[in-house]
Amino acid sequence: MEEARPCAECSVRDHALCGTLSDAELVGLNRIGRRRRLAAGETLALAGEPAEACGNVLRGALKLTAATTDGREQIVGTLYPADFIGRPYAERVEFTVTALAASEICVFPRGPFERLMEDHAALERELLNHAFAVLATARTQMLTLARRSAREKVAGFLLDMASRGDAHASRGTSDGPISFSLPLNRSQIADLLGLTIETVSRQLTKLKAAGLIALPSARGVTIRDQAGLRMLAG
Amino acid sequence: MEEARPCAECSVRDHALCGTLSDAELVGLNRIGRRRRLAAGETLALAGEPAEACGNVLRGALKLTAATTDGREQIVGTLYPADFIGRPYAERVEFTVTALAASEICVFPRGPFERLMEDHAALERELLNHAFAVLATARTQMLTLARRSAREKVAGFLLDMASRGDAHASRGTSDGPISFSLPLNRSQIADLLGLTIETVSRQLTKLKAAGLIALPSARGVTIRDQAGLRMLAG
DNA sequence: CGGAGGATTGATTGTTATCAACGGTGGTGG
DNA sequence: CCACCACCGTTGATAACAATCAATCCTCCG
Repeated sequence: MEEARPCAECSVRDHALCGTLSDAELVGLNRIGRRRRLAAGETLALAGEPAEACGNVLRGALKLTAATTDGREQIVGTLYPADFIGRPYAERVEFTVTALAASEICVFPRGPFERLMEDHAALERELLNHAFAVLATARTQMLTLARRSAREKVAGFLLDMASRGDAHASRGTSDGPISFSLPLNRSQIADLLGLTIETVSRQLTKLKAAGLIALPSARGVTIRDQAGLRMLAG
Repeated sequence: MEEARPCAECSVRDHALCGTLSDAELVGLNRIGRRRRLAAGETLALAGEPAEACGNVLRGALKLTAATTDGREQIVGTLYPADFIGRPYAERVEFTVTALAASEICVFPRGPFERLMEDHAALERELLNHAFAVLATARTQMLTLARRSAREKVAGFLLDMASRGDAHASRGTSDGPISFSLPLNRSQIADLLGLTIETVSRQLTKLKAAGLIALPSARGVTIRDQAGLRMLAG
């Protein structure tokens, strides 16, 4: 087990839940938190297992998935740096957590974290707020999954990815081209949008043919016409 | 404004968030809470408006909806007795709230409720837990919306409705027939399941033809073969 | 008894899934 | 260093499912 470095040096210190705690209060977190690295594809927790920990994402990207008994799968949430993992006071893991890319997380054993939360109302408040924000995201995605066409889904997905911080706008004026690398492969995009691999691929090809995007490599995307894409996304 | 009756008499006293509070603590809630009746179809709050209140459902059923700019609509959440309405600390209403049936709610002005929550950690803990539970429900519904067929959706919906308390199992053994009245019309079922009215109607007709259910009236449903329905729901 | 809104049924279209084949690319081992 | 292999992505043909368009039907009201 890798020794936790002080939270003061933490890359997500100012964005994660712990950001509300004072340096003094962080001592408690420091004591119980441990860092852990995950390789792409590695599963952190399986739905239904006893829930032993929660934590924060430091680096990388993870997915939460739900599946039908006959194997159809759906990504029901994504986790990026500063996002919270797990559910305090829950005895069981609700959704399988898997790393989409090489990731690093800060893990807290559930019991100690719960006790810490009880002593620090601000932490609990932040978590409440975080939970409501994630709920709103999930509900917005429900609209997309149920009511938007494949074209709208893919166009909207690309815009979402573009607006993520790690997508560096190349000389980013408000409507200049934006380049970034997708943290998901086609299969994962399909799982996220409720489509098949083939449909995702076809939609991307159409957007490319229409000159709205370029696809320099499998994972690379350049948005050439942000406004046009926004039109298609609805 | 109708005067609040003591929480002690409240119909959801033992199930709602306030159930964790002692009688003494309830005095504070009593002071700020007011009851309000809503007619079926009446809208309590519109998405985007300033959020002035939160509350609890006492009686009836409500929906949370999201819509695309061109008018396609999706129910992203339902609220039944004891469910919490709104989001503390949020400045704006996130999703439009509308009564599905005649309903009664207990309304708390947001500010006073937030202050009350700060003084009662147990209340905040309950809300946190409630928020996570609702989030899990939303995510499970995402799987349904994105990956299940119309038949699976409708069969699953009927089973869900049957397992709601107000659905009185007629002499309910574990697999005897169950009768209940839907709180939703066909259009609302379609909005909930991400289908059209016609598709919902056709699936119900098929289930009836297969002898799995009976449809004694527009809103009435009898499940004749629970196990069979569960097979179709997957 | 008449009307209106909701529900059902039918015909057709359209979108996306499925089945299938091929192409490219990156990694590994010879 | 090159060749081969495996995986991922693309493209094509076809089929299936649900949406759409359209016409009643039913039921609950007034």
